[in-house]
Amino acid sequence: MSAEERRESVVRAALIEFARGGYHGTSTEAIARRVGVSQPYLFRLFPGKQAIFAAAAERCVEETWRVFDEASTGLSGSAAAEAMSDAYMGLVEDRDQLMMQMQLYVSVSAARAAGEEEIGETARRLWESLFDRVRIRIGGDMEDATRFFSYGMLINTLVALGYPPDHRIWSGFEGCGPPA
Amino acid sequence: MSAEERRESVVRAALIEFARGGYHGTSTEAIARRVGVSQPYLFRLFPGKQAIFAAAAERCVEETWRVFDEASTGLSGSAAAEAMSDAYMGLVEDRDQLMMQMQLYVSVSAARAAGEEEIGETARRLWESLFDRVRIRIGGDMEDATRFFSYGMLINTLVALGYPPDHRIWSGFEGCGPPA
DNA sequence: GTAGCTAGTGATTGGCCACTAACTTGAAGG
DNA sequence: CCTTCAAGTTAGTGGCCAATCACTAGCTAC
Repeated sequence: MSAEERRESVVRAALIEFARGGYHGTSTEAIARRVGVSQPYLFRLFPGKQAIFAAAAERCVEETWRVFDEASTGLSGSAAAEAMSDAYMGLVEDRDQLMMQMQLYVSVSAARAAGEEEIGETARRLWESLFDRVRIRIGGDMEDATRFFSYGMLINTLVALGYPPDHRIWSGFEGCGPPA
Repeated sequence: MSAEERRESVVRAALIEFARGGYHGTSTEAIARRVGVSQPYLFRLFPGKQAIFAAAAERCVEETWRVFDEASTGLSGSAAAEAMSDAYMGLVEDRDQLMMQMQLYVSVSAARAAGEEEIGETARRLWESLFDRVRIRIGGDMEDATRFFSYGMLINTLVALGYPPDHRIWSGFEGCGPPA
């Protein structure tokens, strides 16, 4: 397998492992095991653990946009918003995708506490690019986009907390696309 | 200083450190240093690191409710919602409070991945108790409460990402109590 | 066939970290 | 004065983990 293909599989494995364990809670050993490769080899494919995390984070955001884009091609305004809402609810089944988002957000604050502002800039760039693409798609209004993302963040939280889809806590979403 | 008073100061210090570094990114050494006490002594006050984290998480949620309660005593319905919204926006200045919430959410998923379901149950109990108290205060409607919390979770996210209060990304909140 | 390159491994290391054990200090009480 | 107990410390241990180093197997080109 070529190095480039290996890197690709590392990113996929890292997304899952980081999503579940967080940055500090995930060992490079665990990622390597999931890829099916020795742990030192990761450091030949990437300069360090942080670079693997960054690649997984970027992949995660790209993937989220891909889901939105696919669900709403040809649509716009509130129809696009509704389609993307439904698509996001579908992601609830794929916990890893949503949890990786959360891990990205909290890792920014950890990095800032450690004096590294760089990860924060990357994360904000990723966030704004996703935010603006969604905003344009649903009509360009800032308040609409804010409402859209706010429901998304609550969904992330409830998934993180491990609520099953039929729990009463989800019942308040009725007005904006219920879970599944 | 009595053991009980020490425990109290440990909880306060732990809330700050865990908020910034996350569970695995925070050493007991760092907490002890902030308290001004030797690291092994923490283990005489608490059975282990997890117990310290749990205490800090519980404190964080209690404190959040205290802020809501104080801001909305005597009010109800949308007036209470508005007052609590404004109060929550005030917490943006106090990043640690909001970040500790986020750390609690993601640590549930990390614990679940490690096979420990207990933290998750604690976290859901804390979440529901806060959710329901707020819901009652603003009139009891499930959809209203969901909307309220969804905006809160987006605020948490933007704070985690490190956006300053005057950034354009906040401008979509105009309709529901702007930042500061 | 051999020189060189690419994919990959095994062994190791230095540092950190949660947690333990044993000791010290100081104040209250009889 | 001596005991007791609670608060707190110093020293140490075992385990994990990111990163490095030296090495090997197989392929291609000349």
